[in-house]
Amino acid sequence: MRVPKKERQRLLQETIDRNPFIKDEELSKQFAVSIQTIRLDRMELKIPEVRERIKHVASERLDEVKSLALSEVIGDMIDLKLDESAISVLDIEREHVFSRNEIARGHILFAQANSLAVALINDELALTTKADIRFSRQVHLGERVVAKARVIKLRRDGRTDVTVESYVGDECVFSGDFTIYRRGEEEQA
Amino acid sequence: MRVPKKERQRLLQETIDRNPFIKDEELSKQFAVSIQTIRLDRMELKIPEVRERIKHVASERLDEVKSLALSEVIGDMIDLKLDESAISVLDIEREHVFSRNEIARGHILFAQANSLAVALINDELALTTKADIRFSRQVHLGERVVAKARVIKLRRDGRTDVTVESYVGDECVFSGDFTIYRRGEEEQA
DNA sequence: ACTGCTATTAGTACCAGGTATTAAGTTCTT
DNA sequence: AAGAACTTAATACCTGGTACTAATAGCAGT
Repeated sequence: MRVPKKERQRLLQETIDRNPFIKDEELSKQFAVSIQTIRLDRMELKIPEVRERIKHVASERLDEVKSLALSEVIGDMIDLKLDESAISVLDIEREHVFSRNEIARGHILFAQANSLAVALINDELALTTKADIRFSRQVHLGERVVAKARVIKLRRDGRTDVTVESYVGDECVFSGDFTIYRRGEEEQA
Repeated sequence: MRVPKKERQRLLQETIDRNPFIKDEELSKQFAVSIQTIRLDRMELKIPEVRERIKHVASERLDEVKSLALSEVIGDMIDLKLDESAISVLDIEREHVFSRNEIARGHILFAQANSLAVALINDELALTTKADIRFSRQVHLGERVVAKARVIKLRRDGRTDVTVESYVGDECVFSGDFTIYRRGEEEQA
C-alpha cells in the first residue's frame, strides 16, 4: 500500500472539505488510486457526489441571505418580555473574531447588545440614539455570550433607557447603557 | 399561442432568477410548453443549465466567505496615517438596513467606526475597551457614510483615545469617543 | 387556398459525473 | 499457503442536460 487507507481517507475528507468542487477523477489522480477506490472511500465516509456537494454549498448561501435579512437580532433570542427584559445567545465563530488572535471584534458584541435592546422595544420603529459601552474582558473563539437587556426607564418623550450586560459563564464581558428612540423620524440607529 | 413568446421568456428569466435550482422539466410544466421550448428559450436568453447555475451560486458563496474574513475593516479605508487619523467609506446596502423602513442599523455604523478606530492604532493587538457614541441622524439605504477617525490622546498606560465622526454629505450622522487598548491581554474588544 | 414564416414539438445520439453491483485481482497477515 | 482486507475492473443504469435534424402547428399576406 502506498499510503494506509485510514490516512488516505482522512486526507480525502480534508481535501473535499477545503474544495467541495473537486471531482472523483481528480481525487483519484491526486491520491494515485483508482476512481473506484475514491468512490468506496466516499461511501464509507458518507461524502456525497460532487453535484450534491455543490448544491449544498449553494443552498447554504441562499439560506444565509435569507437569515441575514430576517435576523433583526444578532444572536438567538431566547427570552423576550416586551418593554421589560430580553436575553439572547451568540456563539462566537470564526467570522466574529480577529484572525490574528481569535478575539471577538468589539462591534460583534455591540451588535448583539444593540439589536437586543432595539428588539426589546414594543414599537414599530425603534432606533438607537446613544450608547455608553464598556468591554470588560476579551471574548475568544468558541465562547458563548449571553446578553441580558433590561428596560431602566420609559420616558414620556419617546426615549427608553435600556441597559445590557453580556456574560461568558458568570463573567461580565460587556456592558452598555442604551437610549432608544421610538416611533420618531428624527433620530438614528 | 397560449402566451406570447416574449412574455413567456420574460417570466422564465424571472422565475430562474428567483429560483436558480429549478429544472427544465419543472419549468416546462409551469409554462405548459414542451421541454424543448424551454431549452430554446434558455438558449436565446443565454441562461445556462441548472447545474451551472447552482455552481455559480455556490462559488459566489465561497467568495463571500473569503471577503468577509478578509475585511478587517468594515467599509473601504481610503486614508490612513497610523496613530494620527484615518478615513473609511461605507455604502449602505440592503443587508445593512432594517427591512421595514430601510434605515441603517446602529451597529453597522458602530462597526464602521470601531473597526476604523482599531485599524488606526499602530500595534499588533488593539482592542476597544470603552466607547461613548451618539447617533445624530438616520441613515438610509443607498447613502454613503464617510467615517473620520482622529487620535486625541496617546496615554502612557497603553490606552489611546480616538474620536470618530461619520458623515453623509456634510451632515454628521454618528459620533463616538473610543478608548482603545494596545498590546495588553486583559481588556476587550 | 396556397405559400411562407415563425414557433413549437419530437426524436435521436451523445456527454459528464455519477450510483449500484458483481467479479476479479492484490496485498498483508498469520 | 490460506484467509481477510483492500483495490481495481467491468458493466448496466441514472439525471439533466447539449447538439442536431426533422416534423408539425398556427397564422399572415396575397
